[in-house]
Amino acid sequence: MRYTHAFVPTLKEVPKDAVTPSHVLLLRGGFVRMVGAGIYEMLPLGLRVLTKVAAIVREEMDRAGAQEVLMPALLPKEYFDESGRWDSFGDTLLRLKDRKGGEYHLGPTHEEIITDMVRRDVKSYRQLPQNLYQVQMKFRDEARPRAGLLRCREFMMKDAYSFDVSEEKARQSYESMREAYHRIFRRVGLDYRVVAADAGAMGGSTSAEFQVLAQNGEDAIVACTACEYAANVEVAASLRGARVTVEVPAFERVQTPARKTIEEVATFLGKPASATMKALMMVADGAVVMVLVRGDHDANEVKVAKALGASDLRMATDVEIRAASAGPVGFLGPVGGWTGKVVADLALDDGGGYVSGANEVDHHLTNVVLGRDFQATVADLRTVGDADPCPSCGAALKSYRGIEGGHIFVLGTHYSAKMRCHFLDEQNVEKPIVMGCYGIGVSRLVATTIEQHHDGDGIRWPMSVAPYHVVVTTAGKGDDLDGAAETLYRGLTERGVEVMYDDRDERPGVKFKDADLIGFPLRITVGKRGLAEGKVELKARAEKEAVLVPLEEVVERVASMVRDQGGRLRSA
RNA sequence: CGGGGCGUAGCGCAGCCUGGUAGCGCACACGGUUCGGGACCGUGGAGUCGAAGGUUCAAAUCCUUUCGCCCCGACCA
Repeated sequence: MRYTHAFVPTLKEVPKDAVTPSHVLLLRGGFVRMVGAGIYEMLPLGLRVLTKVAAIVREEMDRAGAQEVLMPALLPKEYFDESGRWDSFGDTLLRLKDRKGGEYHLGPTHEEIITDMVRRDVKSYRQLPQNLYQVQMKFRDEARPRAGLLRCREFMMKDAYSFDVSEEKARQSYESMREAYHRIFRRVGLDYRVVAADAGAMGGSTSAEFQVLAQNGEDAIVACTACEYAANVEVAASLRGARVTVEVPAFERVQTPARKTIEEVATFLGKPASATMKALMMVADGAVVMVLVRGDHDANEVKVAKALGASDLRMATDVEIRAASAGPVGFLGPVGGWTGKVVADLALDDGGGYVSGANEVDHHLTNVVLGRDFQATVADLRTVGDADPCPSCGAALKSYRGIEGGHIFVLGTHYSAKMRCHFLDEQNVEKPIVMGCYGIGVSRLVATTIEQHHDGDGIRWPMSVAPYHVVVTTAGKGDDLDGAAETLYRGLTERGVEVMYDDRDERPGVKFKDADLIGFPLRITVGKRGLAEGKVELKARAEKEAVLVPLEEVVERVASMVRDQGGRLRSA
C-alpha cells in the first residue's frame, strides 16, 4: 500500500473523550472513529487488525474441529421467550419493533438461536458431537460503554457452541476449546491468565475466564506465585486463619463518641482494623440480612449471594436499615438489637474477640466472640487480596487487573432442556443435548493488545496482528532514494510481505512519528548515507537502534523476521 | 440509575463570571524557504457557538427545557 493512497487519518492531539491508552491510540493512529457511545467505525488499518485477530481465531477454531456458521443479528422475540431471557436479560437486551409491532432484539449472544438450529436437524447420537461457531457483531445496551473498544454496545465476538451426548463428552469439548484458546491468546501475543470465575447467570457448571493482564482491566484477579491457581476475586477462595487459643474475657460496652467508621473506631480504641468486625446490611431477595467481615476485609457480593442462596443482592439503604429495626448506622453489631439473619466470614470464626457496634449511638462492644456472644452462619464471604495464601498450595497470591478476553463454559442442559433440543441415544432414550459455549471478544482483543503493547510514541503491534508488517520510508529526497524505496516495496510485496510504502512528500520526522504511532513492527529507512554504501536501515519498533542491511539482503531478512515473529507471508 | 465534568471551525482550546464586531494553536489551500524525529514566513478558506424556548434594543455569554459525549460508582455472559 502506498501511503499517499491510503486512508490513514492520524491525529497529533489526543481527542478529549479518550482516556484509556488503547482508545487514544486507536483514534490517533487512524484505526477507528467513534460514531456514538460504544459504537465505532473501523477504518482501513483498524479493520486489517481486526481481520487478522479474527483469522487467528478462525484458524484455531477450525483446527479444533469447529465449523463456522453465520446467524442473524436481528432476532424475533420468541427464542428468548423460550429460554426466559426475554425477561431475565433486562435492559442490556437491545429491543426493537418492526412496522407491524412485532418484537425483536439484536443478538447479544446466540445460545437460543444456535440451539434452535441444532434441534431442528439433530435427532440422533450419531449426529453428535457438533461444534458450531460464529464471528459477528453482537449488541448489548451497556449501562455504561467505556474505554473505546474495551466495552462497546456493538462489538465483534466469536462464540462457539458445542453439542454433546453426555456431560463427560461435553467436558472433552470444553477441554479442546480451552486448548484452542491458549493457542489463540498466545498467537495474538497476549500476556494472560486462565482463571476460575463465577458461572453466574449462565447456569453453567464449569467455566474459566481468559483474562488479559492490563493496568486498566475492569476485573480483579489473583494468581498464585507458586502453583497454577488463578481466579477472579469474585470467586477466589479465602482460607480460615489459625484459631485463637487464649481465653477471651467477656465483652464490654465502651463509649466511642461519634466514631463510626472502622478507621475511626480502631484508632480511637488503639486497635488495628483487623481486630474489629464490620457489619454490613444487605438486602437479599428482599430480606435484610447482616453480613459480618473483619474490619480490614472487604465483603464479596458474589460470595455473599452464594452463601445466602440469593439471586438478587445489594446494599441496604438507610431507610431499609431503620425499617428492619437494626441499630443506628455506624454502630451496628450482631449482639443485642438485631434479630434477623446474620452471616459471618470465616476469618471471624477463629475464637478471637472483636470490636463490634453496640447497636447504640456512640457505643461499641469489645471482645465479642462469634459462637459465644452471638450465632451466625459462617461462610467464605470476603474478597481475597495480595496478602492472602493460595487456597490450593498456601503460597502467596498476587493480584492483577485483567480484561476478560474470553470465557468458556460447560452449560449442561440449561438451554437444551428448556428448548427441547433432544436426541435419541443408543438405547432409543430421548435425552437433552449437553452444551458448552465459548466466547472471545474479537474487537476487545484488538484493544487489549494495544493495552499491553504500547509506549509513549504509539502502538507496538505484535507481528501476528500488525496492520502491515513493515513500513518503507525515505529520509531525504532524490530519485535514487525513491527508486530504491520503490524497488524494495515491489520486492517485499512480491515476497508476500505486507508493506506500507510511505511515499508522502513529508519531512522524515513526520513519517517517523506516524510510523511509531501506527506501530508497524518493522521500519525500513532508505537514506542518502546508507544508500551510498548500498545499504538501508532496518529497525524494529520495539528496539531502539536500527541496523544497516545491504539492499540485496533486505527482502529475505524481513521475510524471515515476519515469519519468525508469528506473521504470515502472503503466498503469491 | 446516582455523582462529577464537557459541548464554540476537522482536532485541541480561549471567550461566558461582568450581554454589544467569534478568537488562538494544529490541520487544510496557495506562494516561497526548508528537509534524518510532528519546520518556518506570508496569504487564504472554513464556525446554525449541541438543540429548542425565554429574558433583552441586543445572547456563545443570563434563565428554562432538552439532546449528546467523557469520567467515577451502580450494573455487566
